[in-house]
Amino acid sequence: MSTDDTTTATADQPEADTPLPRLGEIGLENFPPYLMNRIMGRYNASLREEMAALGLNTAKMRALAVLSVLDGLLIRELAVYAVVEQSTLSRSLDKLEQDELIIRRPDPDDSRATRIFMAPKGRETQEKLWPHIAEAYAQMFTGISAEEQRQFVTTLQTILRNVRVHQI
Amino acid sequence: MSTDDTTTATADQPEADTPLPRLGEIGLENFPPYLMNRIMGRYNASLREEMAALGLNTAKMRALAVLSVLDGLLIRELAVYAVVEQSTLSRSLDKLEQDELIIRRPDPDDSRATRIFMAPKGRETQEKLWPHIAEAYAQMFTGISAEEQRQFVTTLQTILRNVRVHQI
DNA sequence: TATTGATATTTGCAAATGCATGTAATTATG
DNA sequence: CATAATTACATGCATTTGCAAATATCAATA
Repeated sequence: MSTDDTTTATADQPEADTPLPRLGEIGLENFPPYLMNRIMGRYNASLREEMAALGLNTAKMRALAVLSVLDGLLIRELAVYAVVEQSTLSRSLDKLEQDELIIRRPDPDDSRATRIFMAPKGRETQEKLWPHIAEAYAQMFTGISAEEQRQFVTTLQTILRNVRVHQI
Repeated sequence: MSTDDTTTATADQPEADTPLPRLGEIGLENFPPYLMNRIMGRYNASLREEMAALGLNTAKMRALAVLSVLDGLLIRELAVYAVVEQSTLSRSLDKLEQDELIIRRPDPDDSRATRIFMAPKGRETQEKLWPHIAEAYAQMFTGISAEEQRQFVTTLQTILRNVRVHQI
């Protein structure tokens, strides 16, 4: 729910004088969620082959990418950062553990919890994949100035704060 | 592959004097693909309940949303716009057709092809869902000026052109 | 025009997913 | 301190997904 009902009509009670514009009026190409879905679809597709070559899928790749930055996270934290359902992540971690890419280690302070650590092979795998991720990223921003990129990231950060439900 | 190798190092041959920065150096919170994945994960999650109430999932919702703008698309075109695998879409359309939300109609000029049209119940369903989509969209941009939104959409459009492999 | 290759869509099947639930441990409350 | 509620993670099970292959049609070419 928006907390600022003075600027936008609510879903329950649209303003009578300014009816909710339809998607056709906005246009798909001007609708940010559509654009972001299309972009991320292509981004993920462009990495699929490289992931497959390393025995990874999107969930496993994201887990490794996050762990390369934040090692030793709880599984529930990793699920938030990697944007993967916890049950799905649990099974992805099974496979990553079998392949010795990560290590599950019981949390010393909470014996319900498990912390996930990158294993050497996981770090190697992430390092093999990273150039392809960086390439896909560079491809996205071809011809976009550093200043425009900075502003774009700033807006993304604001949006994430707006939609976030987890503290992390 | 980027076609502009003068501005970015390639994956195969990184420049010796400027090694590829790692994700940890960039920081997750400054990495646009990460931010976009997190944002779209939340956006989709926020709509899941409303979709379920209407018997929809993400694929079916996206198909209806696109059709509300572009009726009569070929299935392969709809798959691109909706960012859904064609085989997945084919089965989603089976269900939407069973529920009489859409109509499959053979293309008059190409008897391999099928065009998808919104049925009255599909339009109703889309109209019931749209306020929730608009609400999720408004939530995203709370506190972001119209000018910043415009610039953001412009950048998204450029990125989509950069990553797009389909002509549509 | 017969044949080869491309295109549009569907479908078989194995793997992945997500919801609901189970187990174990922690925290909160009377 | 006993008990209820919550939290962390794993798992059962039905559904969904995606790759590859099948089917049907169209387009190009010898």
